[in-house]
Amino acid sequence: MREISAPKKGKNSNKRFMAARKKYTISDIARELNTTSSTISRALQDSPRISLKMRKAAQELARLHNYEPDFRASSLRKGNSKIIGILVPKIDRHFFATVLSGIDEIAAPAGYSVLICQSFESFEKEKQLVKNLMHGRVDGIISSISIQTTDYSHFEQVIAKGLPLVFFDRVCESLKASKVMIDDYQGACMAVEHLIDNGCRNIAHFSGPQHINVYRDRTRGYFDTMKKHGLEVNDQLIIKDAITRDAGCQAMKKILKLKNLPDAVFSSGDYSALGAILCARDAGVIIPDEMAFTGFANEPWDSFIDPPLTSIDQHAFEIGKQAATLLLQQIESTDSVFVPRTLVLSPELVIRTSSVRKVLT
Amino acid sequence: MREISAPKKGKNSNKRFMAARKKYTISDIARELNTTSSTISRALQDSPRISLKMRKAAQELARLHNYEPDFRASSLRKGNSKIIGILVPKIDRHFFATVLSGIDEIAAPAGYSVLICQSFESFEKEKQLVKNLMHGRVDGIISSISIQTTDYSHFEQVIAKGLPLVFFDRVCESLKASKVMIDDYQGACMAVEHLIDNGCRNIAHFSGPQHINVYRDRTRGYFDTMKKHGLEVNDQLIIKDAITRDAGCQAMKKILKLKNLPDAVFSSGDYSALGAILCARDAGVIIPDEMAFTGFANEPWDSFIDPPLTSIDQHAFEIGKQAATLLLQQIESTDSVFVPRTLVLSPELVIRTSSVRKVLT
DNA sequence: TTATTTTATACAATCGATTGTATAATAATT
DNA sequence: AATTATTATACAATCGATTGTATAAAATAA
Repeated sequence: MREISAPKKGKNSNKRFMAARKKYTISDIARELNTTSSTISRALQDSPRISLKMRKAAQELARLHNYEPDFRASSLRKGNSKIIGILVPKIDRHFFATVLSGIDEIAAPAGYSVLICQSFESFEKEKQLVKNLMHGRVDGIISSISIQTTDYSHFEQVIAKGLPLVFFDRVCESLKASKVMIDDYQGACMAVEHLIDNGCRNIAHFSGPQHINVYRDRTRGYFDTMKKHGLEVNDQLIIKDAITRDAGCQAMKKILKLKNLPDAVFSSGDYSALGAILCARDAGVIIPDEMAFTGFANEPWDSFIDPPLTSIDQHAFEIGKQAATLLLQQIESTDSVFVPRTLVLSPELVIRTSSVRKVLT
Repeated sequence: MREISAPKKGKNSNKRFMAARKKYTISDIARELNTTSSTISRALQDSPRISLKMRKAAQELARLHNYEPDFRASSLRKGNSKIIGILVPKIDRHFFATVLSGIDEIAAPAGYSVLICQSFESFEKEKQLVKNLMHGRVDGIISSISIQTTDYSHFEQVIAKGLPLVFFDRVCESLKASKVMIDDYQGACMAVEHLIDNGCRNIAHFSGPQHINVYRDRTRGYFDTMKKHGLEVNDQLIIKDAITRDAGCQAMKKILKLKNLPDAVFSSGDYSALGAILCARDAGVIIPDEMAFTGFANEPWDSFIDPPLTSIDQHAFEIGKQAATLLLQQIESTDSVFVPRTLVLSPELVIRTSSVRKVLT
């Protein structure tokens, strides 16, 4: 790393004088117009209680000085912040980033900004962040819980304080909060069904931590679909906690040592599917004919890896939009009671080469 | 999409009573202890001006009631918000998401939260968001400008207000603000140099809008390196505004119609490189032997596409850390003058199959 | 015991905008 | 002209925490 020293055009030309500048406030406008701040406040809101002349004058002056009301002051008085807090495990995962875009799509036009916090999958950090979001900082919270989280008391406090809360994807099922998710069970069924349609019978399954609803549901979908088709499940082919690329690779290595190789892998994540594919390919396995693969998440790179990976799309953008909509409804509702809602979106099977076989019937 | 109706356990069991609950404030504690809010405020800050007995009592009561100071009130009084505003084109791009993680890495432990805004590459939206961030909402801004932005008056206002501002990646060179970027020129030189090392002589170049510093610098690096090696540049092989996958594909289609095909493509983005690769591969071009490719950005999928794509890593995480560090320094500085700094990180060439040829010398 | 210092707390102003109520100045009504 | 209604603005309280100054009480010194 290097530092560019700014070119010296003249004396102090690159220095900037810091804001000794005092804030220009509503009372400054009032002073200039020989009136009081209350009048100006109303004038700027175009209140009919103020004469047209005064309104024009105040607005003109405000424009001239580039005046905007101070957020802290007005939100203290009005009791809201026009900020939504978002708490997710990690922002650089495509799924979460996309959900966020969906949230923004609804929140921004409604005049809400978005405060984003990352738990980095840490329970402690999540707890601390929730606490931090609580006291007047945000008008509501949208969250997907960290993978470590099994105790939900911090979220219970949010609810107890009456702060609107919406969960998405990784939700806490026992809490009385709105939730938006996709039907992970159905997604898993679709994937496995598809593999079976393509002639696979001995299907391996990679999943994630079973205390997280999404992984549990996907695994359940796998078992149920296998059962439905009368297919036997080989315990050695069920690998839990394989959701990273590396874990997928390790899992495949283990599997390749078995005498009875599976003819397909249904993975609860695209990264582990990828790891497994690369590992299998290296070992000379022909994909999809000897072994078919389906992932879960429909990562953007699924379509251009070799072979392109069949996956389940989670409609992340839509999840974000729905979550934001529910939250804003709750924030802006004047009802004294609130009935939490649970929305379940249908996932979509995106079929690509990794799973399409010439069926040998 | 469907909605799950909550199971009815009993009367109103799924309803939640909204916060009629009044806020528990510092004065409530004061009342309970027969003292005033100023005493409690000091007690909670462990001020030596308050007796130990009172401090203990106040802290105990605060803990009991789960009291935390109201953010709006304390930030109004203290004149800060402990929030950093981030303004980026789009959060679901891996580069930006990673920079953000880097920022968070520095900001969070320093007690700052992060307010994220997306301009969606729109100048109007960017202007509006900057305005929105200005009046007491944040203590400083970190931004990468939108692709449409050529007028910087909104940022000038930020500087004029004395609000700390740091640019990264896509910076505005003329403004007196700190900047953090990678050496795009050097990155381009490295990529082209590498292609030449691999025997390429007739190198095409895809780039982006030339009013953006990063694309301009990459293109300059390309031209200079070609010149340095005495290689001729064919105007038909220079495609500006090709930074999406689709544009890359279109550009490649055009190129494939030429009589004199290039033996390499240096693209200023990985997505356009990908589009070009897929298109070329479809047309039967052998990569890298007939045509080598290098991209720019080192997207996470670079390593697992076919063939793996050589690219330039931008050290996004480090950029974020540096930008946050500069910003926090500026926020917390008590100096009356501020000298903007410009940090330039070295990019890194990540060599993969797409560009490594058996050199035919 | 009185004067002086120390200690602990109360009082009051402040941050900047908002909003209910009061009042002065007009205008309309009888 | 006197009374009422209307209009425009001023006054003051408020949101909740922070912080400088004043004051009462206790402790020390004279």
